[in-house]
Amino acid sequence: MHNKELLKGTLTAIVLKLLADKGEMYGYELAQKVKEMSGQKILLKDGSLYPALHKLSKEGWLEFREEHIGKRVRKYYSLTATGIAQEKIESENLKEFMRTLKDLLFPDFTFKLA
Amino acid sequence: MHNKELLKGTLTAIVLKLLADKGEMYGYELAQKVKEMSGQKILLKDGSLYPALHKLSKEGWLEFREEHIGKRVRKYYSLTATGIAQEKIESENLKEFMRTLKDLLFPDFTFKLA
DNA sequence: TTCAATACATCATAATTCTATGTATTGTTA
DNA sequence: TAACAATACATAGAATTATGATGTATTGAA
Repeated sequence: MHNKELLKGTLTAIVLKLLADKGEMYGYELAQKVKEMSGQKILLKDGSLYPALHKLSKEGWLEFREEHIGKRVRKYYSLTATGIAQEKIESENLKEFMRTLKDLLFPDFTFKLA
Repeated sequence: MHNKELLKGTLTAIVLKLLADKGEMYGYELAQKVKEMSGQKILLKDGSLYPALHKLSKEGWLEFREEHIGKRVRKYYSLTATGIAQEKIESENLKEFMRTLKDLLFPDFTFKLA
């Protein structure tokens, strides 16, 4: 991102949402998916993503299983029950924030969030 | 805001945009306006706003004149020429970010930013 | 065989807003 | 008229969070 600060507070919502949609994903896959879906605009760094995944796991929102691909290890993360609830909260929160920001700064634009 | 972190990186854009619209405003007025326009959701604190105004002035984007209301002092801030240019950059930046986030997380919603 | 990509990880740093604290004036209301 | 809320500015330290730098190791392509 151009302005790195804008991303702050959104990473949790992004991870939870993608996992809610995909069921389970591993770290590297998540970073690639975000990159692809954002048109190469959001480039999650290792130094951001892995600590975030650990933190969300510690919160009890994620769990993971390890898969061994040859000699390489993948950690597939998925939402726990608490995580599913949290995903809804975070998504609604972010939507609300975007609505508010839109009203404040871009009132003339169409911006419908159900 | 519920999630304070979400606001990060948006404060500069907010201040520049309001000044672009209003011509000139003083600090306290800015905070009130943001509060009102956001439906009491974004509550800028003194500790955020005044340092931000100083920083933006130092960047050369704002200038101010002092007005004495009785014994009280008000600093009316306005955009410099550089500030006017910067406002456009910051606004477009934020719009672009919101578009990206929308594509990533809420692709089903209508979200038109010209 | 060299390099890019895959796949994980941690630590120190930077950036930004908030909390806490401070000073002082003005308007309201009990 | 006394107390309190609102107005109006300010700064220093704390908290949060993503990044940069760095590290290890495997796999596939040129």
